[in-house]
Amino acid sequence: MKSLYPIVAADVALFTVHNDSLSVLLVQRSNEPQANAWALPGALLKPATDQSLDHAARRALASKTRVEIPYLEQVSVFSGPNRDPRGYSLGVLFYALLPTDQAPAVAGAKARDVAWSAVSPLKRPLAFDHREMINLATARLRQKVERLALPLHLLPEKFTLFQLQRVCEVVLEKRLDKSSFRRRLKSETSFVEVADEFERGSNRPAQLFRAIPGFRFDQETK
Amino acid sequence: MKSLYPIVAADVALFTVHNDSLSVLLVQRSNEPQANAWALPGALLKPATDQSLDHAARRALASKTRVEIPYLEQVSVFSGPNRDPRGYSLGVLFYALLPTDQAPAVAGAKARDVAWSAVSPLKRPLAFDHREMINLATARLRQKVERLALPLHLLPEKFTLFQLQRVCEVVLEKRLDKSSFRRRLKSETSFVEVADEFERGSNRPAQLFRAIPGFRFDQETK
DNA sequence: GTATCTTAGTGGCATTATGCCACGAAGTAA
DNA sequence: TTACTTCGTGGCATAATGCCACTAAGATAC
Repeated sequence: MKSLYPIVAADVALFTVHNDSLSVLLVQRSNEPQANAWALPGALLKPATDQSLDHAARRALASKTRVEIPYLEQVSVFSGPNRDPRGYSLGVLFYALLPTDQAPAVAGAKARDVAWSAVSPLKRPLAFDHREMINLATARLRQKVERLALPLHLLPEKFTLFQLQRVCEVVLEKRLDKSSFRRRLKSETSFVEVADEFERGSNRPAQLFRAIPGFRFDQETK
Repeated sequence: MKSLYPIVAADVALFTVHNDSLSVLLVQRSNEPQANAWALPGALLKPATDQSLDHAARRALASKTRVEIPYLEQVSVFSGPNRDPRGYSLGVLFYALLPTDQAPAVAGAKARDVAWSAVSPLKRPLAFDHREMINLATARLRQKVERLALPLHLLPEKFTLFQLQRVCEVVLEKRLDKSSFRRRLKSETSFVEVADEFERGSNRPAQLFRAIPGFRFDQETK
């Protein structure tokens, strides 16, 4: 006998850029259904304590990662009677972004049940409809990157323009022109600023930049 | 004592263009809570019969309109313990588009509890967080229109290029250049085609066009 | 130290897209 | 026929973009 009430869960596609490829965090399920299968981190909504679905999404991440809560945005809801064998279910999909330099801390050699997996091609088989979820989240991410500045959330606090460009290229899976890219950045006022520091170590030192504090990409601005 | 399970509803912002302004369909609530207040048409999810949330959204529209099911797309989920006095609730927001020529059939003089209301400015006070919902749905709609072709869903099967331009202008609330607009359309292959018919009645007859069959905007293409 | 290599950063130029405006085309109304 | 309205197209100035070359500044090899 199935419940009259749907199961409600928040599932999160946490992205980062890892070895020049866009990667998503997967966890290996320890409980039924689909024990041992890989899936997106998720959490059931607890009305008693979750202020909103965002909170459930952050809980899902907090239990698997120990890092600062990253950029988080809702993508879509998946629903239906057959997504989950436990009954009618709603899966609210979020995507989140983690700076590259924090990626190793999340899924290292220690935890066997958490792993970064490249998005294209996505090799691992996945539980439920999570493959579809990842595809949708990736598409949404690409859109945003195409249009703007969001990849700042995938970079450390200070970064070079080349790193920024690289991340854009990796996400969009196409090469960008250095000159054009920088022109666009310069015309976009209030977005990045110079950090009065240089990245040394390779050949010519590269100017470091940072996101202008207070700049928000959360809103669907346009 | 509130339920441990959240209430799940689908709410729909049905848009059309009416007297050269973007309008949304509102219904006057007949039941508590907020009886008599105006709100978006909505329906509680019925797991027993709704294949998915889309179905609930279509039900919500079907009960208020008698027209062909229009374009429908999910926008976002609103959640929290205080949105609805009945308890913790999820409101899954959709937006839908109705061709201009069908607008009068939906909300005419007959039904007193259904009305088209201009979006900006939105004068009527609204129940729950529905004003916020409408703002978000409008923003999303504008984005799509800005980027492309979606307004075809707001037009009759056959239409003139000027009608198409008008609808874009109304949605975006800014004037477009006739020449530039047509150039863009021409460069966008596989999108509209001539209909071998003319709109007569005013002065010079205008060429009628139609959407190329099979063209879908549903997907987040880019 | 000098030559060479690598990566950072800038500037020029051709191509393309866009905004702006005017003009011809094809009807209606007196 | 004349005036007027709307449709449709073309020209041009400006802005955005792709492409490529060149200089700047450090690392490395000898």
